Amino acid sequence: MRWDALEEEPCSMARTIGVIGDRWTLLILRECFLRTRRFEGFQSALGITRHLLAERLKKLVRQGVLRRIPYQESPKRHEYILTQKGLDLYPIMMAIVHWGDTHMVDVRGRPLLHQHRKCGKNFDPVMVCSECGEPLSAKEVHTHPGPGARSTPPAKAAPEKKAKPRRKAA
Amino acid sequence: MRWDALEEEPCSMARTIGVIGDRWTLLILRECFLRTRRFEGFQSALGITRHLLAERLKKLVRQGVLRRIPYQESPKRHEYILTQKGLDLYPIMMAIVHWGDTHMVDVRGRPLLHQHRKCGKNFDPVMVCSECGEPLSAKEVHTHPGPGARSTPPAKAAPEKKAKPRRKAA
DNA sequence: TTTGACAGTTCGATTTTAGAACTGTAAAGA
DNA sequence: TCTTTACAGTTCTAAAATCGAACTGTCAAA
Repeated sequence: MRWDALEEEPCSMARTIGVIGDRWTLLILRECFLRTRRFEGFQSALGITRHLLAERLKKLVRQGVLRRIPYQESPKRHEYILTQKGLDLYPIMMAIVHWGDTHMVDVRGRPLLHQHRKCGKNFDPVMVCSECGEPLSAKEVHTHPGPGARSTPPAKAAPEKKAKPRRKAA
Repeated sequence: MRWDALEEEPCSMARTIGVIGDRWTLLILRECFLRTRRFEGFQSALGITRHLLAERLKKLVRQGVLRRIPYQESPKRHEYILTQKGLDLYPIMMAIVHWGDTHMVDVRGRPLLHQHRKCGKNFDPVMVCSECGEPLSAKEVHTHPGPGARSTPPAKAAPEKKAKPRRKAA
């Protein structure tokens, strides 16, 4: 599987991974949400090599996640700003942060707190069902092929024969 | 920045990225949530090289995201099952899928639909504030250092001087 | 005895990434 | 005027990760 093939896959997860599914890209996006906009800003915040940074920024622009906007003529300089498509990545970012807050913090506690302007409180993000508003967990969700599924049904669920123990079981 | 250093960073996002922030790992986890459990299952579903698959599975087990459970003696065979820590990745997966559903589908529509068992409807995941229940967006959230922040305040927000246009502006 | 399923491991070739230096424009300071 | 600094990249070589394919080993079934 070549990586540009990811975006052709009939799977929204694979396609998204094709856009943001590498470590530097995710960290660059973190910086974007923390209001970093310029090449040097990203570079010094992340310690990424300039070569890779240039490449990743280009890709994010090509993909419509960032927009490259001039903020100065001669010498031409540009800022990288999140588009709406980019801003829509926020739930992914928050979900990642929240998992880290839950499972990866040390004794000192959370590095960053999030305050909701509307209600004024520090909060955790909760994922709920758009239809009934109840919190979601994997076990309560059933997936089935949609209109964009490929003929061979559920994308690529494993064939996995139903544990017919042809050998002496454990 | 070496990759094992990511998990030491005072940033829940960086730490999480250190665990799941590469393409194959994310795809392996997708398969886990689609109920794939065995080496061959992952390999044939993803087309990942066996070498990398073995390595990634080992890492996920080491990190407590998967548990390696014997399902047969002689020859010893194991299945890879999501732990609670792994199941807790569900909101991340759903957020990724949802972004793809919103921004990466072709004319044919979504490859996969999600049905909530509780209410019976196909749904989208919505991220809300744990305190007031309102949907969240980046602009409504203010971040500030928590107890686990490092001394030099907000992790690594860019120094970025306030657009003092020392040159003729655009 | 041979074949096939399964879960890996090994190894050479190819791709990516890291690290550092270099390019070019222009303002600011000596 | 000359030098330094800021900024946004590009170029180059070495090191690391990944690919692709073959190989290992156990056991059941044909």
